[in-house]
Amino acid sequence: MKWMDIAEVARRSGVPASTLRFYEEKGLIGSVGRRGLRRVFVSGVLERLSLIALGRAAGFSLDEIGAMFAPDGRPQVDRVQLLAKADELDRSIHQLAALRDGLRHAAACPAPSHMECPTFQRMLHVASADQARRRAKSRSKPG
Amino acid sequence: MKWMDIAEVARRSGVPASTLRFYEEKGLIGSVGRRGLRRVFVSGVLERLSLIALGRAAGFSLDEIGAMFAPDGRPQVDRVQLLAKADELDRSIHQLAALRDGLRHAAACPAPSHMECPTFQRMLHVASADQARRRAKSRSKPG
DNA sequence: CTACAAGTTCAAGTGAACTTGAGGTCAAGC
DNA sequence: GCTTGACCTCAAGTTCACTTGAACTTGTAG
Repeated sequence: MKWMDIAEVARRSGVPASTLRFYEEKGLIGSVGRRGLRRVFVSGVLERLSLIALGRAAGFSLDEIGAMFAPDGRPQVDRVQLLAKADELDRSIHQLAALRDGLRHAAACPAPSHMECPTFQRMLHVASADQARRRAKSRSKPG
Repeated sequence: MKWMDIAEVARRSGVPASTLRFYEEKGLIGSVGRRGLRRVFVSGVLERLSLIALGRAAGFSLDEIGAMFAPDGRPQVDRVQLLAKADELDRSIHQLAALRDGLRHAAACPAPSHMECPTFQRMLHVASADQARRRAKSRSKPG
């Protein structure tokens, strides 16, 4: 096992020390103890941080991420939930691909209005449908 | 042209009226005038909202989105910037695809530790690299 | 004409995700 | 043994993207 202080974790992960403390407080990462006052981390925390980064990039909240790998360490949600997240992600990916294509189209297309282009219209349709879905979800979830 | 009041825009777009006013204040959408005090929107605003939704889903801030389609209406940034955004998006898509695969893998794999799986490790690597890139960018940008 | 639902403004509040600042502790180097 | 600097805690501050509340106006129905 390799021991690291917070500065080394920060350096190797690219995550500021303040954020590391914040994540620890939230229970997202853990130190294996203290050396005096100072937190001692093991290399596993780097993977954990990568996982967190991944989840964040995917649009999950820290709480959601925390729920994914429960207190004992490894990914915890049941298969059904995991697959549901994957499907959700899949939809996001399609959208983002649509946006990417839309941007490339916008860059390439000399037409005065992108709104006339079927590709562009389709892209918009996908996005708003998804937005509606997300809003509906976030409203029903808290209750 | 079809005229809509704020409630209809809200209903058809799924975006709350409060958010529509907020977006208008930010200059992201515009009403074509007033009927008494009341804002009057045209159907084009729905497309605009879709575009905003799309940008948000892609992880752009409202300011960035605003910058994409300047005051005059249509997407405005120069081709280079547009293509840069598309490339950025492309990287996000790859990451998300990695996460999606990772989640599916986690759901399917009965191993006690996902960390041992090369697929999973690779996914993590991609995510943290991207995170580092994003952090570096957001620090250099404001200055 | 009155009531009222649906709109309006403007200021303040909210929640998420951090960051910053003040003041304190401790191991190491001079 | 004292200074230095990296670390600590805890509270408060910041940014983003909205939402909420209070007080006000207006078009329409009775």
